[in-house]
Amino acid sequence: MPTKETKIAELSEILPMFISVLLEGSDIKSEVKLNYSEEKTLLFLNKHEGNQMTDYCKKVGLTKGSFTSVVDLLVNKELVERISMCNDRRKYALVLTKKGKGVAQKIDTEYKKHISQKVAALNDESISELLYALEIINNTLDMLK
Amino acid sequence: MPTKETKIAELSEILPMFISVLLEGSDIKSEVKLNYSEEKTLLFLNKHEGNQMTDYCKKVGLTKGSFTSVVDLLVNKELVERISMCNDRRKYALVLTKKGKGVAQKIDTEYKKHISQKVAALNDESISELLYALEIINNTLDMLK
DNA sequence: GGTATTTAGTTTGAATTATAACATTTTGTT
DNA sequence: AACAAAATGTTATAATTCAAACTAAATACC
Repeated sequence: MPTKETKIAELSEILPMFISVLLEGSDIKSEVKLNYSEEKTLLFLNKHEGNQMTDYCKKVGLTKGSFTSVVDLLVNKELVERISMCNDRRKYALVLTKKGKGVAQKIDTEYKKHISQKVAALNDESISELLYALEIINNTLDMLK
Repeated sequence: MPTKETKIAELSEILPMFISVLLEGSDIKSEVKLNYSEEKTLLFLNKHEGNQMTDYCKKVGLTKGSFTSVVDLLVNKELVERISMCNDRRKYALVLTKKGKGVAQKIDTEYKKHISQKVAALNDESISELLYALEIINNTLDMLK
């Protein structure tokens, strides 16, 4: 008889597959070519800019070394700027350029449209349940970190 | 007023972070050094072996080209074997070697122990809710794919 | 039966990411 | 103040993954 914890372990193995099923077929085309990490970074920046690199790095799910490369790419494409932050000269805040804001908003719109289309395959009750499930996971995340 | 679909889109963005919080600090040490994809492949094989490569490939969440490399690594470490399958000479079934079974079971045990320790930070009610949420997502996945 | 189309898996080269060492700055301790 | 320890971000190198072209085999269609 498996414990709840064991069941959680087994079920959480399928989360990556759930993510890829949600995302598959998504073909967001913007004026500049972006990879998945660049898109995610812009999505998070679009929600709230001005945080330090480490924050976005965790959200995007990359190590800090890798995230430096992603930010370099975005800076070279003139979508993002590193600006110095508060009094701490080690820290950089990330902000969107004007061009970056436009691209970020477009990605945000397209991303939501894509997910909506995916989710449209479900009936109303399943959609409500899925939303509820994601809210629980979101709350759990806050408790765990 | 955002729709349910829009909220689902926003909340699903944090799933990768949830996964990395769940996994962080996990240091599964076995007799052979394995990367994350190799471990996941062994976990799935430990649950059910003998399927064709494409099946595991989807579960692990890699493109088929990348998955070929992962299987090569596991075969070189003598943990997995490709055996020909049914009458279709294009298909290969993956099975664990004796050594592979041992390693897979050890990883499975350690993985579940790790998740249990993580989840132990939550109270009983939150654990039940998390389990419920993951069951919903699992069911949703079946409906979506 | 023959030809096109699809499917399963591999290969190759490029893109992405991780790991570990590093420089710089801040914080803590005495 | 001085020195150790921790935090922020970068660099360099290696490992991992992707994308697209490819081989071989099965299926569909005429």
